[in-house]
Amino acid sequence: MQIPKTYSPHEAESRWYSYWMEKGFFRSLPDKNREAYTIVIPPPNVTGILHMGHMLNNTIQDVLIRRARMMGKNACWVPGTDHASIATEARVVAMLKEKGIQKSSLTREEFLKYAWEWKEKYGGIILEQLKKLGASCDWDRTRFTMDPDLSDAVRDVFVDLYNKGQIYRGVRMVNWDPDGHTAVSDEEVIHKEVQSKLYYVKYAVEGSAGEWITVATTRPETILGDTAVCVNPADLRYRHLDGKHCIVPIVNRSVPVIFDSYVDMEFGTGALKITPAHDINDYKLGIQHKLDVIDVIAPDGKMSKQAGVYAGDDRFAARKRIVKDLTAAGLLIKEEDIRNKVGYSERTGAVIEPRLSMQWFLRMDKISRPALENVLNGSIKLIPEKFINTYRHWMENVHDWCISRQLWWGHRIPAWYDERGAFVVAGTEAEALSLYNAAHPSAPVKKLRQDEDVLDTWFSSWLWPISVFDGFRNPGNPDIKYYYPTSDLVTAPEILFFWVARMIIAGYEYMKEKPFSNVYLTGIVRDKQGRKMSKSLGNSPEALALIEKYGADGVRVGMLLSSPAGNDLLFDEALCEQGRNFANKVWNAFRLVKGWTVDDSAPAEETTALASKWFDSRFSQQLGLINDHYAKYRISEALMATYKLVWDDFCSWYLEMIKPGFYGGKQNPVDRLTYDTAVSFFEKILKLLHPFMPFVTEEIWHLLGERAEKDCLIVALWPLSAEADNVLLNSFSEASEIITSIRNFRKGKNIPVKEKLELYAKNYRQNTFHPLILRMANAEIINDQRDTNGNVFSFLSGKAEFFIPLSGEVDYASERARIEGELEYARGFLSSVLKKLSNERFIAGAKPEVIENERKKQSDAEVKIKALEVQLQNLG
RNA sequence: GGGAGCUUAGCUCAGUUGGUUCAGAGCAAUUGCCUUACAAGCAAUGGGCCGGGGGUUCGAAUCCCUCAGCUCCCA
Repeated sequence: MQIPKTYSPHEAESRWYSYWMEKGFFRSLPDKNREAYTIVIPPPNVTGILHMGHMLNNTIQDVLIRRARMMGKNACWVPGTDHASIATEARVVAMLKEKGIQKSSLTREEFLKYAWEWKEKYGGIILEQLKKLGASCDWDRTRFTMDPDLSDAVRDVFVDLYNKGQIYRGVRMVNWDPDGHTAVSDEEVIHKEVQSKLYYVKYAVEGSAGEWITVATTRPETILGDTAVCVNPADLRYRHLDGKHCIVPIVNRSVPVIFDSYVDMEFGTGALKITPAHDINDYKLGIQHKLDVIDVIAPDGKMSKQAGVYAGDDRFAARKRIVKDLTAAGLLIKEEDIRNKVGYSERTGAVIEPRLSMQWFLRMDKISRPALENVLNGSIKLIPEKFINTYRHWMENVHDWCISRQLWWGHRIPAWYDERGAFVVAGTEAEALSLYNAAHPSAPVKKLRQDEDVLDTWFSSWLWPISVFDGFRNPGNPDIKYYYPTSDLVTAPEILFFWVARMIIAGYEYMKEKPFSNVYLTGIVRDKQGRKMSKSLGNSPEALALIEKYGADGVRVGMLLSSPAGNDLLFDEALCEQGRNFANKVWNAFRLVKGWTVDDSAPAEETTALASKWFDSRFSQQLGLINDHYAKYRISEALMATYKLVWDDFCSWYLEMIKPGFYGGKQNPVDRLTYDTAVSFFEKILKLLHPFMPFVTEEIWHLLGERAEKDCLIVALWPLSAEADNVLLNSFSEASEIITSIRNFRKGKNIPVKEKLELYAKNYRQNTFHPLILRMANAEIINDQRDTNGNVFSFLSGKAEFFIPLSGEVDYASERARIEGELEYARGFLSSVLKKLSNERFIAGAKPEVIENERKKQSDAEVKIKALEVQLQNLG
């Protein structure tokens, strides 16, 4: 059989993915005899496509789930998607617009029909893309946040929380997204620092002709809604204005001058215009000082009727126009450049307009308490721990959650109104009617109107770990009992509050139990310059194109190579290339082993037996390390340790040591024991590699030997830990040091590898791996106590000194320089050790083993110095 | 304005309880090699005042203070 020199992933990937699916290896059902290991996927936006963040996030989940499966656990990874109200509705609106259809011309039902069509058409794409990445989700459990059962859960939870008095309705200042035409929560506002202008505007003081008070503002268009001017009571400049009024420019409205210590005397002129309808702080002052509220900006971001002649202007156009008018009226004193923070909508990118409106809120103070406590007491672990501080800070200052959205796509709020606006909250219209009529026996009605708004998408995804197992409609069912609480959650820190905190809240509220034990927070994938990847920057590689180019295994390794938990990943395609090269390396190791012929009658060689003994111990040692990395969720370190074990130890050392030589132009056969041992080691390293590189490893697993139908690597058992022989491992590192020194010598002297070297050794206690040294260095070692002189190259390893007679010209100068350099270092080292040892306070203060260690360092250094001095003398 | 974190080799990062298993890894670089598994490779080599300054200690990348720069979160 001709095995290709390079591994080509495409065919193997689709073949093995469907084989795994066919055999049901991803499927999980409750099984009392096995421990459950469960992950619920952070549901991606149903209309989204796979991006780098998803790849990182889902690769980590797949690594965890595959390893858990190999550890013999009942691994269950629940996939699904999220309906993403604002984003999806915006896209449907845009799609309709292209067809020449205005959303406003459609009824709710007509619009939703289009939206569902859109969802059916594009909704499955991202999940299909996850399959390309190798994600071993239990696809039979795929859920969508708007599935009927999940929707029922959302509705029931709303009704329940309302009945418990946790949900209320009220007029509040909300973050209004004028493009999305909806309120958004505090968490959905991104504050960015931008270059703005600060305008200084004169307001006439009423009743004292010629007197002005100057206010500074970044938002002159809101002047039209001003209902006061506020100064600090401690500000002497304005104290005489107590009880006075001033005239708002343009609208010529008389408003009071009020005093409040909220005003920063240093900022601008120390006089602040107050617009309670359009600024959260002004709103609060307005309540305290009982100010009028004049709303001059409409929901679409255009000036409202109250804005008079500016009505209908876009708010930013109105700003320009007002500045022009103020200038014309001689009321604008100056413009100043400043940097200030402006809020943008996370979903549409529009500048957020603080706006008063009637919304639904969830009280957060009480309900969030267990969620805070159980993270602080370690019942739920955040990885890395640094996020606990952030989490605590947020939870301790949590605001009520605005849960209503002025959209159609989503879960419609189960509140029902009569014609005058009185309402009841109930799961169905029938229940609502009976509730209403019971409450209003004197005036029963037959029809109620349901709230037009839908709930925040997070109000459904916060129930995800419970609702995917049908824990609301069907509490105590076998799935929820078996899989809840889930094990690990893998997500981005950006949604720690949006989602993670709220899932924890919902978990304690409805299950009296945490939703998951560990939260692994990944970093954000950035480009090489550290910029966040985004469509607008065009700096994000196309995920599927990467898989096409480097193979899924290569990309997975590339994503993980440099992504410690919580640290941002500066993505570079070179990492995927490294991953691809690694897959190819493993492939070629397979080619080597597969190419051997086995001779059952051949005796085992001493060298190969030694090599196996070493690798066995090395493997145990490294397996311990790798298991420890996993236990600490140090995934990229687990990968790196595996990478080095495979590449350096298995390929570069072990396989090179047992590789049969050539004889008469033909490769020698290997003996049965060596071959079988090599194959069993190979199987073990494939197991360690599998979570990272599922495809190439499964492929090799099957090519390495005949396998039964269900004997697949994906369900093979993780190797058992074993004790490593440290004495043996130390001997080997000595041996490898000697080999390296000899190779180095060869290189310096241009002696070909094929030419056998004779070298002499003094004080060399034969190393356990002596025969391997001879083989790997292609050398003969002769014990020789004679004093070396003149034409030798020599090096030290431990206490042993090796020297090689030189036939040609010796570069005495460079040899001398090398030895002198070493000597200098060793003497410096010795003197620092002696300094410590002669320090009485060190002897008194340090632990005995530390002192002992220093003594050993001293004697080692002394031996080394002496040997170097002799070498130097011998050079003449 | 409030809070959190970061700064170690050219790049990306490890570095637990202060002490040669403390200055490490991978990549990149340099130098030889197309050596019958692999040039997507092999063998070797060179890179660091551990951001600056001060302190505690017998001893500091590690603990404390301070300054500088960067990042994130919240308002």
